[in-house]
Amino acid sequence: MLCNTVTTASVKGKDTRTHLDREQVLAAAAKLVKQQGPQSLTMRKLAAELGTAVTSIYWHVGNRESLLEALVERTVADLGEIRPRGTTPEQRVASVAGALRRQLREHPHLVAMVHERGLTERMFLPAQQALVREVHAAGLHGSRAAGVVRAVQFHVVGHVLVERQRERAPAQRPGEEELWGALTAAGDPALARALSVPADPEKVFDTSVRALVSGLLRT
Amino acid sequence: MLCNTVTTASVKGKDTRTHLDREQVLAAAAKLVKQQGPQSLTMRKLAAELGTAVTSIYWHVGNRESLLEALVERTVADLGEIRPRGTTPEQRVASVAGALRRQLREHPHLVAMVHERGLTERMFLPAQQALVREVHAAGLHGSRAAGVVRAVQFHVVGHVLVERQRERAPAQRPGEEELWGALTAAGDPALARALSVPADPEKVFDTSVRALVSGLLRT
DNA sequence: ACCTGAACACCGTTCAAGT
DNA sequence: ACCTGAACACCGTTCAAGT
Repeated sequence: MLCNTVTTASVKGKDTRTHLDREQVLAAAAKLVKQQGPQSLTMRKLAAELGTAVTSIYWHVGNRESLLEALVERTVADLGEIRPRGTTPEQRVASVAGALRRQLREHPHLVAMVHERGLTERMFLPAQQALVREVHAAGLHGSRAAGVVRAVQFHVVGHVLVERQRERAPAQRPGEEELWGALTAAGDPALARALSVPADPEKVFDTSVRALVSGLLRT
Repeated sequence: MLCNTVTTASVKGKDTRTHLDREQVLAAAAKLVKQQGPQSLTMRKLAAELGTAVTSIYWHVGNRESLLEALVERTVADLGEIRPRGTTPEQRVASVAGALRRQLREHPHLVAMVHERGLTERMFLPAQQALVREVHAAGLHGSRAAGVVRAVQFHVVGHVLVERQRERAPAQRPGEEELWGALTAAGDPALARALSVPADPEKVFDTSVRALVSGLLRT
């Protein structure tokens, strides 16, 4: 399958016309995927970017799918640690949620790619372990603690997926303004005003995580 | 763009070789998309299914994108109402969340398709209105009420997205069992056991919605 | 008004042939 | 060991030509 020959050409030469390198292929692919998502990665575009024939790429990475797989595995391995902050258990659990969200947002397409390739559990293990420590500190154990860990994980991942969709989505029609005219607001103009402006994901995340965690940790 | 000529050929004839119909195209496309998702819909497969030339489809629906758009708009328009159940505000809000989840789960690819085409606000309006009523009944108003509505909506949509990913994902490697051996469990074997078995999305949804709503509605 | 096949510009992938 | 172009089976889409 994969020849893992790491040659000595560590300098990613453009001028120095050295041999094509598995490393170079991965780097160029990572650049394309990080910006535009995996479906924007075509072997032909990648070859053009690298200045080689399309088929050379196949020699180094096998095929498109194993290229993406290598990319995903490397990214997951390079994810930083998660350090809880704050004093109360609520604060510390919420800070783990926030850190996880930030991690995922740095790699907008990673969650889906990881899932499709079956690496989800490995990816979330560090966050889960951090959560377990804090939930233990809050006095919860056993299956109840497990339930809390999973609820937080689902919530964060779900929120990030929604956020990402919002960012990629075009302008909504009809916009929220038209939909939430005074008519639909049931005599609450302040609410109508609030709902007629696009949601601020940051705020939604804060309020929902705070509410979720306090609801979960209450005995 | 779109000729909305609804002919009299309402019988979806296979034996009766009547003219091809915009309606037939939409129906066949809906079938393919509902099962396998939009990326499985190719014009050539669709033509084969309908027994016509590929290019005939273009006459009726313009192109692939407007076909998908028509599909999405129809599905959104056909979504049922949302009726809250229960007595306490917490129960009623949670029941709206549950109903919304059920709606979305019936159309596994709808959320993403709706988003890509800018119909999100319209799609969620009924659920939002139901939520507003219940949140009002719980004594919350103005921007705080709006925050609650949005937190619930984000949470449900996010959960459904995560659920859908889990279903489509292959077997995870390494599995949860290996990861959550006694080693990583920090002296809590019951928790390790709970986390080493795949998550039950139904349960996660229940506990997280309950916690979220109670956290949100507390004054 | 509706259908058709040929043609074009894209894909991923294989393979025999080069050095 | 590494690179190459030709070829294959797929895409969506356009268009001139049919009835």
